[in-house]
Amino acid sequence: MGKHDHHEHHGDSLADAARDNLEKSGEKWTDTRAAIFDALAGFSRPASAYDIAELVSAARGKRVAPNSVYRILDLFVTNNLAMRVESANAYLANSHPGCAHDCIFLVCDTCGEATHIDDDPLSQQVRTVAKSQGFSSIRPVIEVRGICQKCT
Amino acid sequence: MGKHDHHEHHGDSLADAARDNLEKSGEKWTDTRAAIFDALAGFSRPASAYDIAELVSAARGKRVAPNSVYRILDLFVTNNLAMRVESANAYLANSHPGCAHDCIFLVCDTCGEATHIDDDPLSQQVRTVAKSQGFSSIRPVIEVRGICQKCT
DNA sequence: TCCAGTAATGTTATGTTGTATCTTAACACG
DNA sequence: CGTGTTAAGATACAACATAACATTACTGGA
Repeated sequence: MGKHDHHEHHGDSLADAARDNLEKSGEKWTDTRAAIFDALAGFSRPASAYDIAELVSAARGKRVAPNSVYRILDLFVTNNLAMRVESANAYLANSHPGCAHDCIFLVCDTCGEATHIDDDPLSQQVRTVAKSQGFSSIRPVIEVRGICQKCT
Repeated sequence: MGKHDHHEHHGDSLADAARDNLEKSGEKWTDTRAAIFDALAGFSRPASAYDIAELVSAARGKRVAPNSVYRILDLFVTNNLAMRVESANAYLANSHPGCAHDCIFLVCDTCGEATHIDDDPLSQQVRTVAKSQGFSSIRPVIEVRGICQKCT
């Protein structure tokens, strides 16, 4: 868990929060988007666009193409409903949508589970270092690969 | 630049240093490995296995398959001759081989150039956070995507 | 020297991830 | 209605990655 408290959503509550958030940005909460968000939130580990496409296709009995999934995942990432785990080429639902942090992902190389924590002072340092090199539009990517406690 | 000084190798000097290092680990410095290292070191930005395969194939008039390149890049990464930039699916030569740091990569989304800096206190913090979550065999991935000074 | 064993590289095949482009569907609004 | 706009589907392809197996080349001993 992070160093501060959020109301951690789950299940319908999470989907509702996501919906509110997306609509607040002037975007629509369509059926496909809802289905993709549900699928994403249902995974306990980072899910690839193909994982999601497969699941949603099965659940709806109607094929959803991976590229449609990408489009929607991008939208989610842009609006803080989801985060992309770069070192896994995969996505996670944001359990407190609309609250934008620079997340730190801990990804287990054994079981694939990922936990995410917020450490604003730490990510601020990363931003500061980048800024000192003349960078702008900064997006920190802070991840840790390793073996989680369970798998040790 | 990092917060400490290394002898920064370049050109033949770099290749020599890489060679020494690899041989010190009991690995061989073969022609193919040398060619791949040269190609990698010749790029000013993170190069994909396919980029390198293409370049080496052309330079030697003899095809080198991407998967062979992957094999050798993995070897390089394992032995600190190269680093993988996760957010770019690409590799960079290590300009001070054998000196293992947790690198921080700054990657420009516009020109694709990447600079790498060392900030051991910062990466130590990341390791500490991961350890506090029960992680072991920790490999931090600290990268920053953004726009570099030149491209602003 | 010759042979056997092993390490390195090559070949082929396939799977996964990511984009680009174009078409179609749904829907709101005058 | 017809038109404009946005979302979604279809198709194609480019890029990234791995697996299985064949071949070559080096190495150490008989």
